Amino acid sequence: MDATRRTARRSTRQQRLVFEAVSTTRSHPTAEWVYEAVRRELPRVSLGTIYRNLQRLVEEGRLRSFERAGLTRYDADLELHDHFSCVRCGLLMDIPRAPEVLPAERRLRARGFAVEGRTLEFHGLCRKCRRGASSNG
Amino acid sequence: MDATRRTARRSTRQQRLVFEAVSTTRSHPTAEWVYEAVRRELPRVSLGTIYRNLQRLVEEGRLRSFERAGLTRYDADLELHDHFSCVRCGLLMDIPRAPEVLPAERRLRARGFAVEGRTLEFHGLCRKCRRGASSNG
DNA sequence: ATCAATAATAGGAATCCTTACTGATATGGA
DNA sequence: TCCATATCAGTAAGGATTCCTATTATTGAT
Repeated sequence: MDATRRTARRSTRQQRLVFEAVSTTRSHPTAEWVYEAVRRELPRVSLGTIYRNLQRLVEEGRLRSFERAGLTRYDADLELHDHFSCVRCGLLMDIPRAPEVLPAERRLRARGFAVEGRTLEFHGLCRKCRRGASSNG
Repeated sequence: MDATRRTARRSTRQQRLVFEAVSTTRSHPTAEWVYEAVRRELPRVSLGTIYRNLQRLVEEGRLRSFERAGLTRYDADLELHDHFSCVRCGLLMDIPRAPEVLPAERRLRARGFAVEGRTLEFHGLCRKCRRGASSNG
């Protein structure tokens, strides 16, 4: 349509929509969720394309992925952060990461391991569920 | 066969062998691994039985489970510990957990969350892979 | 704009892990 | 022994993800 763009390097509409879907939510979406989102713009998109592009975006470092309850979830927030998950309602919340070095990491380094990163997730009851917890058991 | 045991509470040979398989290794085994191990003693055991008993043992609190690379892994070490995983060779190592309270946990509590536990995993290069890393890229 | 080369796509089949189902078997108590 | 109940082996079914192939889109050069 627009022949003036000479430098466009192999970025398809599908790829752009996949990235946009993940990066405009904070819900740590699954592939299925992304599929539904992209489908609203591009009804003929296939699930395989969603998976392939999610994979590629992770490899390129533009997304991160992690597993949870048997599903792979994706996250466009590359700022380092930890998680809190509520065991009752399933809320999965980001926690900004302070620049502290954990004692366990110091110990690993002292033993000769090259620590490159970490994943840290707390679980328990969120504020809302905590209020209902004492009365409902 | 042996009517003298009156108090045996519904513990089958299969269940015992499943627990034994997990509790005598440090390898965080998968269901498949446990299946192979139990099969050496009980060749006719079925994979469904392995899954069912692993699930039950987790519910009873005798085992823990977690996901990794699309597989569920089991662990009989109920002592709290964190993990280190080597991104090169796949080593998954336990790290004993010191009784420190992490700053992030303190912050969560201060905000009204009831923190019940955590999972913490570091990743990087183990000692062995680190030595090979500089020369092999 | 047209052409050839290359890469990505849609659609669906295949795969892998896990769970669910079913008839058979073992266990514990009366 | 006889009954009630739970677990089992075997297998079918399920769900998430990957793989395959013909088709379509994109790129660079003419």
